Amino acid sequence: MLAVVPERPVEKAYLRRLRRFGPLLDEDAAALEARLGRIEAYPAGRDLDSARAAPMFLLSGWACLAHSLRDGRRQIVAFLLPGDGIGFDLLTRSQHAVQAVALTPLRARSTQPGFSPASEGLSRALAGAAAAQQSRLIDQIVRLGRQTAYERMAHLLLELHGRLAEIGEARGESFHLPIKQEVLADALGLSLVHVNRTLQQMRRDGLIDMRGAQLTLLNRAVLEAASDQSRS
Amino acid sequence: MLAVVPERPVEKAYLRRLRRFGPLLDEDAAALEARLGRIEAYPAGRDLDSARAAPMFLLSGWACLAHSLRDGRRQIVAFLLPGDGIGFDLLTRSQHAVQAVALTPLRARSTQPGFSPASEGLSRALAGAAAAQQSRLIDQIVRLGRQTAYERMAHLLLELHGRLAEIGEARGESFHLPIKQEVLADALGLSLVHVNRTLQQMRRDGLIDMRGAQLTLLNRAVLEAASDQSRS
DNA sequence: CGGGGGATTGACTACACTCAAGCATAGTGG
DNA sequence: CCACTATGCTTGAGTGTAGTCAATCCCCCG
Repeated sequence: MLAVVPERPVEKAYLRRLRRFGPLLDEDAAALEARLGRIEAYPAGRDLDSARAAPMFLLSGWACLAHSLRDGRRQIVAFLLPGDGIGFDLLTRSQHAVQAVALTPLRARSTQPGFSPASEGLSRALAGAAAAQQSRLIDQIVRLGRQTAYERMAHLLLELHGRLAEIGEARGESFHLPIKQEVLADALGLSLVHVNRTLQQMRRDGLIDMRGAQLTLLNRAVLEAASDQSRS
Repeated sequence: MLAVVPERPVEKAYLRRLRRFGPLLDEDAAALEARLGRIEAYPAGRDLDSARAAPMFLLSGWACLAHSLRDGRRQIVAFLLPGDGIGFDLLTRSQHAVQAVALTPLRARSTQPGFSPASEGLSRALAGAAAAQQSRLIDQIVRLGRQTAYERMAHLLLELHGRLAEIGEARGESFHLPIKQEVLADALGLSLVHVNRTLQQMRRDGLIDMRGAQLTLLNRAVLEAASDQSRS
């Protein structure tokens, strides 16, 4: 599970993300770096329970928070993308309610035991990230409660594109969507078959293009209109 | 909007609630009291935006956090019951995403300007309350995403009963449900008509009894089985 | 007694689910 | 190099849960 991969520039995504929520002095960043441990690799499907002991940052790959019902139905509560923290806030730490699972092979960097935010700036940034997470939870509730399959899909694709763009993982309107349609179904509260049909409809409508795992938003205006919820 | 109502014992519900999340010394409680302002009354339907300026505790009556779509569809994100705080945590503070609305006439007690948790104990208790709130958000996502109307209803009724019991507003398995079926519909992501039919089915199945706004859980075992999500 | 808000019912529709089969692509082993 | 698999995507057919529209009932209250 331990990998000795050198940290590439793109892997500072967590700094990039944190800076969106408040100024981080270079010394704050350095102090954070000093409190981070080694880089660990997880295979797709692996539980990230270890994040509960020591909070970690996702460096590459996708994960999710999911809740499973007894009969096997599964609901994905949130997606976790590179740069996101896991286990820093209440949501991602709450053991019982939800489990964190790797959706793709991923690498993460955990904090050293006994971590706590070193500086004012850092703790404000972490709080900001938690707030953003919360806001996405509300989006998720609205999607599931009051939107059609088509609207949910449009809304989620816009969210994912926006988040990936923030960390430099989008090229224009395109991004890599490394998850099965089954995962989209579990996130959107739909069946696999209906997700497939919804995506096809969006392609026919000229809203998106899919080549393999590469997804392109072809008509942002219409997507936003379809997703309804006024996104900032 | 200002009311000069004497504070009755039941209205210390917020202390009762906070104590569930961590020990509050008598002096902590006293310090909190000292930082609370006057009691305000709101009519049903009124926005609680004022809570955003100064956090407040709900003394009596029900409120909710709701998000409205452009075309009028509305999704209730969370219920706020007596004893709950509003505006203390990220969720209930986040202006844009969601608005807090009184569902019944209610009374609330706001903190004085510049409030911040005075003691270690109080701030731990407030954090605990925020965590509980988060956990309910996840429940809500699972309900909306992966449960049937019947299951959603069972699960929500159990949640409401549990929360009301905590603050002494349940009598055995009975509690007062002061909201229209339309509100239940907006919370459960269902239509008003379907909520009505679901409730009737539950009555026919002998799971609940409704006399006016008084609701009784007649068969907790079956309700819990139906709600599936293993509740603690 | 009339009005009004909320609850209830019926008839019809439709969005999304299930079951089941077929297709495409990438690996794997002979 | 080519069957053979496996996995994920696609499609069809039929079903069902939940939605919509519209009328009616019920009860409280003025």
